[in-house]
Amino acid sequence: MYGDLIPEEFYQRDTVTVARELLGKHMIHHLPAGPVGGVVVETEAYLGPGDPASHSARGKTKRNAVMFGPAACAYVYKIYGIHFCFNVTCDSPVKPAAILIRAIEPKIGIEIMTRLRNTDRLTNLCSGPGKLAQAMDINLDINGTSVVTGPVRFYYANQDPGEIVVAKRIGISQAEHLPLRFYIANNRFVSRK
DNA sequence: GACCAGATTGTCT
DNA sequence: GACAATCTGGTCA
Repeated sequence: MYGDLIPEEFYQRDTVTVARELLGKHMIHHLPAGPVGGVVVETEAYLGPGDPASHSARGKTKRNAVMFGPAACAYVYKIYGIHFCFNVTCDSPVKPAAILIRAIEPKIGIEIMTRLRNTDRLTNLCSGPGKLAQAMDINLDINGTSVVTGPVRFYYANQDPGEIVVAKRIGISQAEHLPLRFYIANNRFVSRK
């Protein structure tokens, strides 16, 4: 169903490049009950200093410490007290940058994910950062783990992701005009057009 | 120790 | 389209 594990070097490149190339790859969370995951169809890049929307823009703190660590690590945080957002660090140790995984196309362990999300509608399963985290059972335990050797990993796909669209980021109040959001054109699992 | 803001989602109108 | 839900970490005293 999916290809080889993506090596650490993949994440050590420019943030925008990694965010763009992550599209079409497989994201898998290896749960005790079985693997869950699917194809990445939407990402957003969060740069370091110079990008006011990024958590790392105002220096290192306990919460964003993962972003200042090595590349290829999971950065998870809770938002609005309700939802989790899953990011992958990259470009490190040069810059404290990360990529937000906003949506995936469900492929693997769909029964498990529908149970966690309490819905049967595939298009509503992982079409947003909070939904994706809930469907894949992602929480603060994942924070700081490697996406190469940890429970959540990324794999090469055997198929062409198709046309990629560049757009403005969603749900932020600063620097919202920057074209740092990427998604696969005409894919119904993308959170929003 | 108090106060505040937030990379969202589901529900109601 | 508007709004509430609900908690973690940052900031300031």
